Amino acid sequence: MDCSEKRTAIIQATIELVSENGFHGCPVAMVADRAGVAAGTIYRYFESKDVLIGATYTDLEERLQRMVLQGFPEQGGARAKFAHLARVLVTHWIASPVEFRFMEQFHNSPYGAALRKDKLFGKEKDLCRQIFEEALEHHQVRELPIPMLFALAFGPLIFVCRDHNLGFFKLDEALLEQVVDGCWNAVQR
Amino acid sequence: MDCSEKRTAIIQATIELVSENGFHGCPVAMVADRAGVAAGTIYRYFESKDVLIGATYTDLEERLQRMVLQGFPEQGGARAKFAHLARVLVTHWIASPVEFRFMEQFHNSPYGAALRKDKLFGKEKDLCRQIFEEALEHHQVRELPIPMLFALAFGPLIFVCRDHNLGFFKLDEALLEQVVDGCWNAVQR
DNA sequence: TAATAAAGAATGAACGTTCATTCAGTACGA
DNA sequence: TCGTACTGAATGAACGTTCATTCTTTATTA
Repeated sequence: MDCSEKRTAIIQATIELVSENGFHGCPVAMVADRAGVAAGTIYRYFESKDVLIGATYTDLEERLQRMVLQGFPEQGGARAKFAHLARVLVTHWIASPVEFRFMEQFHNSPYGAALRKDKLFGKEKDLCRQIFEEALEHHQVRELPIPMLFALAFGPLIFVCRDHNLGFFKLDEALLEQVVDGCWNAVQR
Repeated sequence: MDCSEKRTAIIQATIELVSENGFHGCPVAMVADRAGVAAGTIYRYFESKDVLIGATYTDLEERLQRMVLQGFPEQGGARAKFAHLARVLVTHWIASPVEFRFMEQFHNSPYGAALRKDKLFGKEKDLCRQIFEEALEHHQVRELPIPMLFALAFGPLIFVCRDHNLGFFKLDEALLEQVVDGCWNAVQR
């Protein structure tokens, strides 16, 4: 087995266990077990459990980034860009409830706030932020602080994914379009 | 010291510690310390740590319930009811970031899902649910599953409170009205 | 090519720590 | 003196992490 195969297995096990039982319900020993390696082996790939968790998140985020950029409407308006982003996110999170739950847990942990702050105010221009800055310039959305536009536009998406994954309703194409539409109505000028 | 005074102190300490450090960062010993009682005493009031956490949540929810009912526009339309609810919730969560963080942590734990399911589908008619059922009847909102209306209308509120409490922006009267307005636009027919 | 040595990866038992919970003992009012 | 409320040290289970050892692969020599 290749080196990176083991790394991948460990990360996958982490995603699954965290999503099933939360951070507290995924002891290193259990991760090792599910990944098919010994406990000690994990420390050959990751300095500590914290580092493992962080690396797992980064892995997922990069995958998402790549998916979003595929077919991204560079030439379209802010609304088209938001709709694309929303569709990709929701579709993926519904296809991979396990990844969704991991990311949710992560965002709701001490790591989460720091990361969000960076996304909102950091130097590197985040894709989501660009969309709303463009929309603000063209007076397409209410004049509100960027984080507030985020809340109005993305807040519901997270909830919708969660409730779908919990089986509270079944999200289909039509419903998704309604949600995206509703989200945009919330920020629209 | 009265019996219930001790109980109150324990619950208050739990709220503070969970909100500061999350569930994992509030050992019983620390709760006891902050509440000014011995560790063992906690077990005279609560069967286990889990029960303590649950009771703390119930306490907070009851307080909220009471605040919401005060000045509730029984006679008003769905929109007025939603606006009242939203204002009370946001105002309170901004005044008590500690309580807000506790509830957030709670909802994002194993307890959370069960509780939400009960609110959405349980026998006892939840206040939020009533509002949307009324609005659906009068064709004031899009024809979507109730949980989806929840997501669109309440999702952003949570995010706004969180970001305000993190200092990402300062929510004032005017901004709050904009948010409430935006949320309603999202569900509006 | 076969035999041997060296390097690197992987193992899992063991360690020290932390935590929820218990319980023998204390304080105090009736 | 009995009963109740409280205390905090003791307990044992669970956890993250370490490390002496074993296994696997690669390099070297004859």
